[in-house]
Amino acid sequence: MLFRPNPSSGVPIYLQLMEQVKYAIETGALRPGDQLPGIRPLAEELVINLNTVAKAYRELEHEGVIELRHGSGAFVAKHKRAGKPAQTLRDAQTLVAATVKRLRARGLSEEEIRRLVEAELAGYARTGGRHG
Amino acid sequence: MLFRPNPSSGVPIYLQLMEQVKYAIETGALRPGDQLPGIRPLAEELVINLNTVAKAYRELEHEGVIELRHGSGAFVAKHKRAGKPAQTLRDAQTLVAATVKRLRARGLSEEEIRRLVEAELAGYARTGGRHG
DNA sequence: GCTACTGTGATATCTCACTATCACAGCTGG
DNA sequence: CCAGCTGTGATAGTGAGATATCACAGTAGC
Repeated sequence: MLFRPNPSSGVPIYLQLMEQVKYAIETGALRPGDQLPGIRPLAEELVINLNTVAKAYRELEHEGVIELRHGSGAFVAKHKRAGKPAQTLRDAQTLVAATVKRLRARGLSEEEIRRLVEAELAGYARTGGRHG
Repeated sequence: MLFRPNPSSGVPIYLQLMEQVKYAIETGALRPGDQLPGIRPLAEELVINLNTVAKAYRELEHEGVIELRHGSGAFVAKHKRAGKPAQTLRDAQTLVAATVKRLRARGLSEEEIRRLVEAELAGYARTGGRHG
């Protein structure tokens, strides 16, 4: 269990935290009923403010991803997760891992990789049709 | 030549614009000496403020990516670009395009794809060792 | 009940991204 | 020269994200 939001990525820290928690749950690293780190300890570990973690947790609860029990802590919700099966996510993770590895082997930086993905998601590269 | 920053992605618009310009240059869509859209026309087309485009251009010039000629316009710098050869970027683009296509075929949303990539870049998935 | 943990709530302050306007300055073509 | 394009600069206001601090409230264990 290790969360690592990147303060200089432009994306708000609390959003990154939310996504990382979701990611951990979807890939099975966190299972329904599991307890999440406390707000204060986590904030200290990540060297960010207590309020920022609290905001992320609150939003996650609002989305039904986790459950907050006052006085006890934060726990992964027991939602049936009608979404993708865990295996799909794991397959996707493997695929992405392989691609990123190959990109890195070609010497591409994180920023360049991000840019490529963003461009592709934006439907950018489609102008060329077959991309070279 | 079409730039499309996403105002609701969390990433600052001017940063997205910068990256898209860089991307266009690195992939060859924009070549050294080419003129970029004027600040005002582009701002109007993207429905964003003039200052936002100006900031992106200014930063790009500061990075040596483009050249601003007062009264004439913005042009792609003639930098020798000691970085990656265009072919490397094009190969990478093809690879990313294929991966994204496969992920989409599996039903993954843009957000999920982004999360997977970010997690991988963060060195996240390595806990599992070989990713499945 | 006290203590130590948990989450909750409110306030004030700072910074940054974005917007809206205004004015100024360099280039180009009639 | 002048009109119309270009980039430049300054100002002010709004909103969001993050911080620092404070106080309050529920839970568990002694």
